Amino acid sequence: MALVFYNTLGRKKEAFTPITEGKAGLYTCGPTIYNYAHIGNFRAYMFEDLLKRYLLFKGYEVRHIMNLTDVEDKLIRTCKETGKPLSEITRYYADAFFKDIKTLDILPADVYPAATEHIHEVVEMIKTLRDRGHTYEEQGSIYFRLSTFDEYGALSGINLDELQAGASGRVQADEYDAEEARDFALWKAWDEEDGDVFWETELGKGRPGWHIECSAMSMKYLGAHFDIHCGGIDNMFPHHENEIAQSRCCSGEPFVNYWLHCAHLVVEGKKMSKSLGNFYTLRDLLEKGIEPLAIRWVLLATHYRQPSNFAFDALAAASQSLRRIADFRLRMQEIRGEGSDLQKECAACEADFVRDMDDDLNISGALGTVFTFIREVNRQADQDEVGAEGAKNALALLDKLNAVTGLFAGVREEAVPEEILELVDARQKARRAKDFAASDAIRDQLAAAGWVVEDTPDGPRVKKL
RNA sequence: GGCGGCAUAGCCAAGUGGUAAGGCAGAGGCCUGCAAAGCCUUUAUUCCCCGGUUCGAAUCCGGGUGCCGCCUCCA
Repeated sequence: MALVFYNTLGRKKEAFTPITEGKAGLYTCGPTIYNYAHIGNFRAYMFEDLLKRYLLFKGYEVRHIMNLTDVEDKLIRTCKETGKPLSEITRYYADAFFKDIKTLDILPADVYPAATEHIHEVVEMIKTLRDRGHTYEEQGSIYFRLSTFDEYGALSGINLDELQAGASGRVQADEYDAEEARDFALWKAWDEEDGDVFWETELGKGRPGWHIECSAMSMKYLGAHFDIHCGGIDNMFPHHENEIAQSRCCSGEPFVNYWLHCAHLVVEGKKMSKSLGNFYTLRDLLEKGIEPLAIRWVLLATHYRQPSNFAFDALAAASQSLRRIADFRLRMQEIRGEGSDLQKECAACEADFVRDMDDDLNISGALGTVFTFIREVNRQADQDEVGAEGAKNALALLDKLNAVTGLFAGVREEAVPEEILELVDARQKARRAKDFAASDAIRDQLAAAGWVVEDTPDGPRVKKL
């Protein structure tokens, strides 16, 4: 059984073979910290989290680098608009980003290099590219000359001759100083718009272009040649294509072996946009009372190359699914005595889970195997066939697979308040006295207080609603 | 204009040539004092539409339709 990834470079599934046995170098394009990240951004980070967790599950030693873009046009605009220094804005939104990924239980990267802390590396890289004849200078800015790199377009499949400059409408082609609109900036000369955002370097007064930071920082932390590079599909062109050009021309070595891109997310079937009112940051959703784990579920549960529909119905369904898993865990914790050890069922579930995940991280299939397992074990438990050992094994399996999904931990057991326990006792007394009107009234009272009582053969079980 | 992706039940979503996973919601049943939880049954003769290839197609090919993405700094 081999782990297989769909490599954008080549557009086909390939067995994952790391450069160094047992290790995986992973670079994921991080946020531009000029605003709160939105759920579309988090879909990408969630996919990368799943990838990383699965690599760890498979026993790889993962070195994960995620950059923080902390100098860039939008940031400079924000500085101007707010009158605040760049560092104040980026520090604020970097903090918000770290808080958000913690809320979503996304494992932190090993290093979060920021562009502004790697100006030296960027400058050195540009100098190398210049020495090797890949650049030209125009009005103080330095551009990469694409015509010096034959392989350009291999990742995205784009044919440069057919590109329509400025077709996206975002930028006027004639605003570019580059000789050809397709050439991109490595170093941008300072102009008045930049205010006090600049660095005095051997290349002159200015700031780095966007693409170069990823090349410079991935090289510093992972080496010139590493295993996996991820990002959203929109980064494929031009960002990743440009990274390849810079890195290959600078080092002369291969760059990245596996390129993985995740598809976009739509909200309620529509493109997320502020004008449609369906643009959500994580905190927007939390304010609506949606639990973080349900958000994690919805962001994770669709295969990463599939467009994902972020729907409120799906969030509700995810909450129910989480509750089902939590109830199952609770039930397993209560099982005592002799019975099946569930060895066979656990082994089958894990094998199926791994089979699906090995196939380019088929998380939907993998989740399905876990539910199939839960149903089977519940069925056996209904027959009183599961022993304490089996229950323990089932919980251990969920814990093991939870390392991959982060969805199976169950709810934290909350201490039940004294007054709730007293009500439960009173209800039991009423039930024993067959005073069901009274016991049902107490049950309603408990429900109003946010607690559910379930009668089991071993007595009442109280759960937070 | 160029390039790419997607379309599977009420909703979310697997499945890429062998006869439609799973979750949520709904219906019926078992259990229960009644519930809840759980289990069982049920819910797509069919996978956007029209052709074609094949013994066999949701899967491959051709043509439509719809949605989405990229085309110089958006995950």
